[in-house]
Amino acid sequence: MNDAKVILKKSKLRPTIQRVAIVDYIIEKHKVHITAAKLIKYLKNKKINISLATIYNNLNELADKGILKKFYVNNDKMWFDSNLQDHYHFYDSEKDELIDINKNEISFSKSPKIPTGKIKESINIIINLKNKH
Amino acid sequence: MNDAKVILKKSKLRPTIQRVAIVDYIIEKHKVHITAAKLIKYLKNKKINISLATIYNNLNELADKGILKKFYVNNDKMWFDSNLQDHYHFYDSEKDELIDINKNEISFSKSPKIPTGKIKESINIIINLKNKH
DNA sequence: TTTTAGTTTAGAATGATTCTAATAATCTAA
DNA sequence: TTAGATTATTAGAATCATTCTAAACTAAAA
Repeated sequence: MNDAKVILKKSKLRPTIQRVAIVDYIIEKHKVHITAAKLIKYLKNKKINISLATIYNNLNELADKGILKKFYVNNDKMWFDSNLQDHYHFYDSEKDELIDINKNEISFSKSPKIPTGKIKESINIIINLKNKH
Repeated sequence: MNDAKVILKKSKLRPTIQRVAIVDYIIEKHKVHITAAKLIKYLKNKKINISLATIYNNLNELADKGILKKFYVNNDKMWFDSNLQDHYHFYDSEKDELIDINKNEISFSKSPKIPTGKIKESINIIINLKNKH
């Protein structure tokens, strides 16, 4: 049984052709930033038949199971990240591409007071890049 | 000439009824986080006739002129901010509401190295909140 | 005024994502 | 190993925020 199937089994997701292909991709690329559009393009190239609906269904399921992290960047597009560690991102709008910033590359000497009655759920930091010229 | 008209004149935007109403709102609320949907609801309440297209046209124009700052939060919705100073946000998903974090409430003791050939354009920091319970 | 340039608008178009409900694949229990 | 139950996939429709279009309108300039 290949790694993808093991991962899927652990999450109680049936190892369909489509799911295995997606998880194989995640494993192969190691740490990768995924967009529905980028993923379907890649899979079509590999001659794997899959519909957009299935791409979304599965990326969302994998996020629910904690295998991917889901978030949005400045624009209106959903991103999924296979790097599960706490980290932040550069966003290169030129290439529509994210670059990881490890947690240890940023440190805070002062953090804001959380409003009363609330707790912190997550922190998104995105540093938008443009070309030097 | 009221303040709204002065502001519009400075930006070479004609003081139409709709624009003056929007800028009046921004002035009156002082520092405010604006969404197209929230704004049209407010204006309809005040019996000011305005179409959604005009809301978007004008919010985008005001952002272009530097009177508002435009950005996206985690979901797929556009926000406009009348606080022009460098600052960050808490996002209260319960209320779909932003809360300012002044720049001096956060400080970095370590910042990540910007990728070669690029420069920093802007930094978005959003701290997502959930209810304590 | 009359002209010109800028604005508003309803409704259509767009694009990312989700939903629907029919079909297909996988799993489980005997 | 197979019937029945459960879960997945899919095409295409629906949704929702935003932008576009092109016609009607308004303000400013001449």
